[in-house]
Amino acid sequence: MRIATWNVNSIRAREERVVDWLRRSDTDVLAMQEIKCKPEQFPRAGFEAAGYELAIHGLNQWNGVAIASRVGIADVATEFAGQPSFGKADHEAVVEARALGALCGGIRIWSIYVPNGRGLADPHYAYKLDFLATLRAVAAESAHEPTALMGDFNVAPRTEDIWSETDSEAVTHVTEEAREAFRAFEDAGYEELSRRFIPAPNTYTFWDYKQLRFPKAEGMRIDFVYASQSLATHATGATIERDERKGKGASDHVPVVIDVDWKVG
DNA sequence: ATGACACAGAAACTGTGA
Repeated sequence: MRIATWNVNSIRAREERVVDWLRRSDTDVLAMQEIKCKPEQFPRAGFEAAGYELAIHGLNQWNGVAIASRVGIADVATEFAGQPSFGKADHEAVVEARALGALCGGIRIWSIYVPNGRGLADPHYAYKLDFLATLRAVAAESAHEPTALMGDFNVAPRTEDIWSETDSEAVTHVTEEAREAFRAFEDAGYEELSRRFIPAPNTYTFWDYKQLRFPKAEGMRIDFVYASQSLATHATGATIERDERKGKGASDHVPVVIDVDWKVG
């Protein structure tokens, strides 16, 4: 089975590129983040014509997650247990559309969009750390099942995962506590699979639209696939689909793909 | 070996992203 994650930065702006890539890449399950729309606004037709079923969770123009699967999609959950809420005022706090779980071909798939953090003194940063810690705790409880937590973690775990650790726009992605919150999924029984197969430096998954960051190779590696051990033992390979960042109309992120020797069940 | 911010919604700008 081939599973993948992609922060698409608006599915309405990216439908053609995403569906075209799905067809070319022979992907069975795609976890998407930042769809930036409500379910009724999601461009379903292209996906369905390509043979995919959809699960969609979006509340407004921000965030939003979805899963496209051609190996079945069941037991859909639109948040994880204890998922933190966020709002400028306490009475405005809502559980945002940042997590979507489903059972696809016998694997528990989670499409995850971790909060950015914005700045170290911003409440959004505490929200980010809380989100990661709570997700880790929930993940620990399902570590005995074949589970994949795939998405935009908004953490550059190592020095070589970011072009400049002093980039002011990525300060919340490189702190010790953000990196520890990311690493802690290992303690919960998970392995980040893209690293096993693609350990090299300069293997980014995101490049800002601004200032020629892509052609200058100034990016970040922030999109990952954490697999429980019962799934991780079946992994056979991974790719970062760098070519999808090229040309007009690209998302600022590219797909991360994992191959698993797994019988659809 | 690539290309000089993009997106959504409200309103001709603001919020958000990283």
